[in-house]
Amino acid sequence: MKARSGRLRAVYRRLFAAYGPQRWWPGDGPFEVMVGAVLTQNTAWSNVERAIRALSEAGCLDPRRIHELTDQHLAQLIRPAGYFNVKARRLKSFCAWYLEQGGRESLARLDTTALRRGLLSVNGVGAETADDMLLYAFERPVFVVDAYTRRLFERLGDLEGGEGYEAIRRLFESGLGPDVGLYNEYHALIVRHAKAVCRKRPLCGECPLAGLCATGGGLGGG
DNA sequence: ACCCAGGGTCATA
DNA sequence: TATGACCATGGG
Repeated sequence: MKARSGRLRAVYRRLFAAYGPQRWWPGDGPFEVMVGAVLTQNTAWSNVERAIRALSEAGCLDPRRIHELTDQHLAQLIRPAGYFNVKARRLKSFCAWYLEQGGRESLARLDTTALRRGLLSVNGVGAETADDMLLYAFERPVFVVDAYTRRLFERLGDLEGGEGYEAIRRLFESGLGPDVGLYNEYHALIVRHAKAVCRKRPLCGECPLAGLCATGGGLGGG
């Protein structure tokens, strides 16, 4: 995957030059990162911030407190994040598992494969949410693949379109080599870039990826 | 009024 | 394995 490596690094350099360091994950501390990872599922981050603020002001930004809340009360607190009934259940099942595993110290002793399996066993924690937690809360070298990543690299010509989550993740991880700091910034920059480009006219002249399309002389889109 | 957002689960074929 | 329905708020 050496040919990939060059392209993946070239895209990264362009994004970093255009947007600078993103300082992810926004928020405070590993547990808040994990809560945010669940709350942000298919949801704008601005809405997640309100929900986290409400949890914080209620003194409930804590696994035991969340676990003790009723579904209704928790749903009320996280209401601005959308899907509040679903996410209340997900947060509670996650906290139940988290406490049962002995908390962060205990989980941090697991190797990445075992930790990932554990996270994925929680109802409501899928591949991307688990990888958000692994990278941004546990600082493991796991590349997070989201809808923006797919869209961007399909437009750049590096993805055909039908690849599964794991295939894309392996592509990045084998192409870049294990590097927590790089993965952290790369995913954040992809999200940052997605917010910057016009969805209806992805090939705008100001695109920092102009000229990087793999299949021809075209412009790299958003 | 419409589209979208830092997904995941479950039922169905 | 692969679709589709469903979840729900807030901003553009």
